Amino acid sequence: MDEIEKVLKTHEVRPTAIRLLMYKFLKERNSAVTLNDIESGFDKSERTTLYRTIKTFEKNGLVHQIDDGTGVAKYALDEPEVGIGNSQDLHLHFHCTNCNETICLTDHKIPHISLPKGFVTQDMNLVLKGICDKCNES
Amino acid sequence: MDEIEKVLKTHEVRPTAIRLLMYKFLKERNSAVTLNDIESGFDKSERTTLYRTIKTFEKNGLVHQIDDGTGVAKYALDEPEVGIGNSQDLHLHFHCTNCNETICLTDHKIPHISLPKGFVTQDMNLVLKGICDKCNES
DNA sequence: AAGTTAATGCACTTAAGTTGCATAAATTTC
DNA sequence: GAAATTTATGCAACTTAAGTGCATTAACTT
Repeated sequence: MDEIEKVLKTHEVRPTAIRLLMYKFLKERNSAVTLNDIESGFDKSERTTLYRTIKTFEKNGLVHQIDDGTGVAKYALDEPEVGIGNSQDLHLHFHCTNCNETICLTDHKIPHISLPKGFVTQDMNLVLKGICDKCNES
Repeated sequence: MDEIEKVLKTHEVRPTAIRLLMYKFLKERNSAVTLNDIESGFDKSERTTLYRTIKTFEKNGLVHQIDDGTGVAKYALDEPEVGIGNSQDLHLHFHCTNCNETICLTDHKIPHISLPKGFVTQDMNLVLKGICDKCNES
């Protein structure tokens, strides 16, 4: 059985043709993609289907949504989980204002923040904005 | 001359009736507001005008836009500036997933993050999500 | 007060996200 | 393996927020 097929099944996502293709598509990218990016990558298939597919991926822990401040949702593959939990969400993202790409900095965790009494944190989103390495060298 | 009128003039915003009202409206709130919130707060005046007004405020350094991940832009008054610079942007925000309010934690600055070579940071956005103090006590 | 510049109101457009429903495909049950 | 059931897909349509063009009105300048 295909490697990707296994990954999907592990996450209880039935491996249909489109899902396999989308997973491969996401895997080939090293930056986060919008629904439009995905749509452009597939001649076939329909916006709604792609939308629901990515949402299924998200719900089942295959991708995470990134909100980089551009106003458009982006998605990137989760790292293969070591354990259970949402440590996935706690890495930070870098958004390049030049090329508009957003990447996961998976080994940069968000530092702990102590809040005033009464506040309970469940999730965090940290986006750094600036110029990425590629845009700086060219 | 009115206090608010002075503030607007200092930021080169002509103090029209609507602008004075909107500034007062923002000042009375201690959480960030959406354009819809503003619209509901004013019987009169038109969506577009309110939109352009808040954008003018933003451009002239009276408010800052907050992207809390709900997909709707929110705005909050800037703190009175101590000096020049964008230290304004570097505080963090707390979004309560229960009451949907977003507040500025102005005295909580975003800690410094060291990035890989080639990356230059110009701006940051950190949003913590969870339950706020009000929702926790009730 | 006349002229100029900026703000406002109205209509319309765009873009992303989202839902309903019929059809098609895949899985389960017999 | 065929029928029944569940799930996925495709199409159309809707919702919401954001944004633009342009004529009118208000504010400021001289």
